[in-house]
Amino acid sequence: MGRTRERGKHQRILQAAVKIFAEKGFYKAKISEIAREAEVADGTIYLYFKNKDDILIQLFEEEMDRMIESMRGELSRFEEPLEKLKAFVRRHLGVVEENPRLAEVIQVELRQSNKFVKNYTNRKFQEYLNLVEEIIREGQQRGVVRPDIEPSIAKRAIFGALDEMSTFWVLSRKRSYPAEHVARQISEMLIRGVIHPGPEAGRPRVSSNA
Amino acid sequence: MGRTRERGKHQRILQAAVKIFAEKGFYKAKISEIAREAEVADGTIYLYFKNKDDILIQLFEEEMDRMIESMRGELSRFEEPLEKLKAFVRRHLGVVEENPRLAEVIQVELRQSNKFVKNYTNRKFQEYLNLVEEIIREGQQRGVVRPDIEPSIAKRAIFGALDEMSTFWVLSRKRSYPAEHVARQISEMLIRGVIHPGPEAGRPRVSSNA
Amino acid sequence: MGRTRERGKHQRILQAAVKIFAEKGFYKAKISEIAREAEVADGTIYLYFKNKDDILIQLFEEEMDRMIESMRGELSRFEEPLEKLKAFVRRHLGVVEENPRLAEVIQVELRQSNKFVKNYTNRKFQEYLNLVEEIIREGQQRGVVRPDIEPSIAKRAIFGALDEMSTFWVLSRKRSYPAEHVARQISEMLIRGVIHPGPEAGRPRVSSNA
Amino acid sequence: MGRTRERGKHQRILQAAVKIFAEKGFYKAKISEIAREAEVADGTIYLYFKNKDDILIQLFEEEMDRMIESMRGELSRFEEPLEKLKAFVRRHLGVVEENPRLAEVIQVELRQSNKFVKNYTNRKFQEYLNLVEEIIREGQQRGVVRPDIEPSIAKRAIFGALDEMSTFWVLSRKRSYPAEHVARQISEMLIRGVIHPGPEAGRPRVSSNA
DNA sequence: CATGAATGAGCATTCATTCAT
DNA sequence: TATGAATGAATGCTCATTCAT
Repeated sequence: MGRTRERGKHQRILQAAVKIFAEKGFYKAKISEIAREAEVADGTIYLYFKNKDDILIQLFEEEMDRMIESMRGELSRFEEPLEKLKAFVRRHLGVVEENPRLAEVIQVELRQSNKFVKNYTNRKFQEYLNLVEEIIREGQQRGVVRPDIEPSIAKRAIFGALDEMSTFWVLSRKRSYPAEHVARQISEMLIRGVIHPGPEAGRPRVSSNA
Repeated sequence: MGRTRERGKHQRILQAAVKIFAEKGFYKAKISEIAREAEVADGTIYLYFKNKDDILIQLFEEEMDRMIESMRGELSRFEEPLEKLKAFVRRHLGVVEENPRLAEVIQVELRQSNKFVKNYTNRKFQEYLNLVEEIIREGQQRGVVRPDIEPSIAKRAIFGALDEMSTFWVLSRKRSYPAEHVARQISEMLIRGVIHPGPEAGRPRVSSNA
Repeated sequence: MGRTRERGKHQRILQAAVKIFAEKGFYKAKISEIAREAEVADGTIYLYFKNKDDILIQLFEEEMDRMIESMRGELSRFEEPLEKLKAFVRRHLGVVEENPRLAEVIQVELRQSNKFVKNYTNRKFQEYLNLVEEIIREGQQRGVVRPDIEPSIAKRAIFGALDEMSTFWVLSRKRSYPAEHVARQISEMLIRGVIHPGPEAGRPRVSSNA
Repeated sequence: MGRTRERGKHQRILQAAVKIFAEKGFYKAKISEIAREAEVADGTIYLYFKNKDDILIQLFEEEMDRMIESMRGELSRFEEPLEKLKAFVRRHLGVVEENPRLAEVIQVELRQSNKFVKNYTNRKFQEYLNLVEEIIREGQQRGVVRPDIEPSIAKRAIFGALDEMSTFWVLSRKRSYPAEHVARQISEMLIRGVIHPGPEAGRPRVSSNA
């Protein structure tokens, strides 16, 4: 009855929650359903989670941690800020494509977090957003991003564009275009919107595969 | 007990619903609270709305109709597609700024619509989005928008950028930047991302106040 | 659906509660059982009572009010403090005999009130007890009750003697002796314990039917 | 892991139970709390007690045994029935004063025993009460207690008087009067209520310190 | 049309008890 | 003996909806 079993149960419950939340939405999801899906007793859930809200919170925090870490790894592969931005877009949409249910829960359900969990300030989400902000700032320092762009506005605009696309995918459950194509389109738009029209003629320097 | 009075009740209930939904969220909002706010009896609500879901639906549809109409009027003032795009951004953010509670309900609560109202396909929202799609297409026809941009992707990216900004405003309840400033920033980014780098030198033709 | 009906439901619920509480005890009594007994829906109970505790409280307060009023009426029929004391004993035991279930709830369940209803100080019960205290004081003023008796101790001793007898009846459900006989016995004991052995020879003046 | 240790656990659990039952009441007391207080595992409790009810029963029986034995010892020190009665009163109130939590559990919680433990007839309590009955009978045989007093009624009246006083102490947690003073007052009242007003002048022979 | 008292299905959470270790 | 993780039955209370007036 040791640590290993606990971890296993904790994870099984979270996975079950993702599935049920994605199917029914947070409010219509029943604890007993999650329990059944996780193959544990109802009461067992309360050994690992304070209450129903807590399941959603923990779910979000764990997944965001994973996402942030994975994204950091990806971004570190690139030197150029604009390449980083492309990578961010590609990766974000890639994750959504591979894990649509998780994406759904995070997008749709967590919008409600401010409502049902008073005082839950969404640090993980901020952290994720700030990855974009940093890219923009770095781009400005290097002179490849227009200096008149407000990074804190840009990060939201960029994230919003990606997220809306994801929402569409997730809710419509039809992928009109492959993720890669969408990623390229959005990268182009966003990068063009952001690049610095320097005195040199060379722009658009956005690499041809972007 | 004539037409006006009846209409009045319908409206009063919708207004009350906006307030309560914005405060508590759809699921935590109680019909009795809405009734009290609207100064009608609980049962009266069911003379005007099929059920609780229907309040949200009607609310959304009426407001979107209003929004679409008003947006159409605004857009008709401009000839140039890129000016229209700027106008769209300006107006959208302006409405959110003026009517944050309504914006909150529409953004946050309606994301759940697919969940709780099976088979509710969001035509009004599509219609609104298509205003952007039309602008993009028109821009492509006139050669001011890059032809390789997928209008159905662009409309979502553009709307997403705006909506994320609104969500931030609405949930954080602090307006770090005035709407106008944000509108200008986002317009710039989006338009630059979309304009056609034609052979003529004239670009960026984005007018200086954009 | 007017006032009358409401009163009726309120009363029906209280009567049902007396029955169920007496049968099962407060904690084992289920709201749904009380509702069934009262022939109302579960939810209806919450239109009249804040929660389960509140049923017990209201039950107690209403019955004590009735008891206090009825006892006041009875006591006013007598002039002599010792006669009043006898009347108190007779009436108390009489009520218990006539209404054993109610007596059971009040005795057994209300002992727990201090536990489960924080800050519920039992004013009604105090008021009832004070009827005895007043009799004792009056007796002392008139010189028929020994002056060295502490009225606030005597009231508890007297009430305790009666209450233990009631508890016995109530819990054993067998009436080894008729109430009247017990009342006479207890009256005698209590009154003899309390009367003033004045210089006049005439005592015990306890009337022969006591 | 010998006998002593085992006994120790049994005792530790009972002591913990007294504490928790007194604080929360039987129904609100949790096994896990008792276990924590006793510094044993939850499951361990079930090695010593059949179930939660059984803890209360065993608690009651052990304590009543102790009380009865101790009371027998005390009573044997006196020859005179009326002195025995005074001793009973004194000792009973003394125990309550010294061990209020235990008194609370026994008084308040055990009233419910008939409810929650079907078929639990309270032999120990009967035995304790019968100590009083014997005193009364003996007094009647010796001619110091009025012969028209029903011993089985008197025992309850006397116990009731003591118990109500205890309940008051225990629930109010304030000791308006010291136990000794109360004991003297109650002894006087009860004894006067019970003594035989024989033809010989010498009574009330209640000794002056009573 | 309007009311609001009444309904009763629905559900998160608790906690006594078990049992594999 | 001792443990404590796991169980799952049990229930107070809420609130959308109805319908007699």
